[in-house]
Order: sequence, then C-alpha cells, then structure tokens
Amino acid sequence: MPQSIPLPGQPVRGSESGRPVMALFDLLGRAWAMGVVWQLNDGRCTFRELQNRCGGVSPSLLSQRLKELRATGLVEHDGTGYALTDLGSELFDQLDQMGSWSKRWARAIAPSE
Amino acid sequence: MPQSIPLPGQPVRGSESGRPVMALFDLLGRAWAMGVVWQLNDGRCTFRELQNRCGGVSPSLLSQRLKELRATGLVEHDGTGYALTDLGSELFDQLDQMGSWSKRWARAIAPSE
DNA sequence: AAAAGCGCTACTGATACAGTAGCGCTTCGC
DNA sequence: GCGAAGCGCTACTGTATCAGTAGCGCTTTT
Repeated sequence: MPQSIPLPGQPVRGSESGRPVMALFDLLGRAWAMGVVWQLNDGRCTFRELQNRCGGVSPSLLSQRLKELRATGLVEHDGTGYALTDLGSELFDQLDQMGSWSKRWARAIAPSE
Repeated sequence: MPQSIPLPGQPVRGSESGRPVMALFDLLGRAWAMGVVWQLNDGRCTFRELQNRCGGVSPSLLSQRLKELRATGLVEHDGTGYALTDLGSELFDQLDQMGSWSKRWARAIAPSE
C-alpha cells in the first residue's frame, strides 16, 4: 500500500484533527519534500535534472514526492518539465525565511561544539 | 545503527554540502520533528504529557526526536520537563508563519476538489 | 509499604527510503 | 528508416525508519 497523501481537512500521519498545519507538517515531514520545493525555485526543469539538483535522490522517491506535491497544488508539470505553482512559490518564501534563519542557528551551535 | 543527527556543517541525509538549510531540512524532515516543536510552544511539559499532546506518538520515536532536538540546541530538559530554548522559539516563529500560510493553502486547494 | 508517575529502553512487525536496472515513449542525427 | 540519446517513470531488492506494546529502574506521593 502506497503512502497516503496528506491533504488539509482530513486525518494525517499522527494527527486526527485534520488541521491544515498538521497536514502541512506531514507533507513536508518526509524525505526531500522541502528540498524539492527548494530546488525547484531555481526554475522549471525535467525529472532527471531535478534528480541531479537533489544530489541523485532515487527516482522512486522523487516520483512519489512529486505526486504528493502535485496533488496538493504546490508543483505542476507541463511538456517542458516541473515547476512550482504560485502556491508553491508562496511556500518557498516560507522556506527561504527558514533558510535565512538556519544560518543563525548554525552559528549558534557550531562554535562551541 | 541509530539514526544520525543532522548538524549544520556536515553532510546530511541526501546532501553532501553541509549547508545549514540542508541540515535543517533533514532535521525537520522526519516524523513529528516539526510537530514536537509546535506542541512544545504551549509550554514546558513532561515526556508523557508531550506524548499526549502529540496524539500518542510512540515513546521510542519521541525519545529519538527529542535527542536530536536537544543535540541541535532547539529543546532543553530540566527537572520539570521539556521546553523550547530561545533558538527553538525562533524556529517556532518560522513554523507559526507556515501555519498561518497553511490556512491559505487549505482554502486554495479544498474548494475545487 | 504500596501506588503512582517519571524518563525512557527493548522488542517485534510494518512502512518508508536508497540504490540499481531498465521499460515504453519521443526526439534527434544520419 | 533506424540507431542513439533523452524523457518520465516503474519494478525490484535490501536497509533504515517508524508504530505499537510492554515494562524497566527511579523518585515522589499517600
């Protein structure tokens, strides 16, 4: 049985509430989900190019993640390749802020250990 | 072999770069990692209380996540329980913004399908 | 002393992921 | 036309992660 796709409004992995934030945490709390959105912000690209951008992630996993991201309206696919939707770009903006913060985080915990 | 802890500055699951954002994506891209931070923002609590807040997540998983979140300076533990550190609260602020956005996301994809 | 609560660990089975091979299809050059 | 190359993927095998339950050693409460 394949992994279910976490949609807001219905129970997700570990939470029965169906609250959007929990669905989002379930969707993004999977291997390479955030990484794919991050890499796609560099522009539309093919499946294999995206695979390269993601450091050679396995095609079976990438295919599964893309299926989920398409089903949740974050990624689209046309004749020339995969790209973020407007909604996906909004999510990238959120991830981008986390990316900026992650540098502070790295500085905070790196020097002492 | 136990799961390794993703620290910024060293290779992480699926990425050799060691870039902080990739370490963060690896850390948060695991079951219940974001959920634990989210729930801990409601205030310091015991292991078992946290387990309840997280819908009865298994203690072995919760223990592993807490170990990672403590090693990365996001969560602390004293005599009375677990809580977010200042750094963890900063991360929560990021997640909170994603939580707000997730409502927009839910509205965007729910009505039509 | 008994009971209750604490932070966990140990164990088993199910699920997700990594890694490789290669399918069916279209496009390109010759 | 026809091989070669590239496309999006699927199928398969092994490994790692997660879910679920039981219960340990300890401290606090009654």
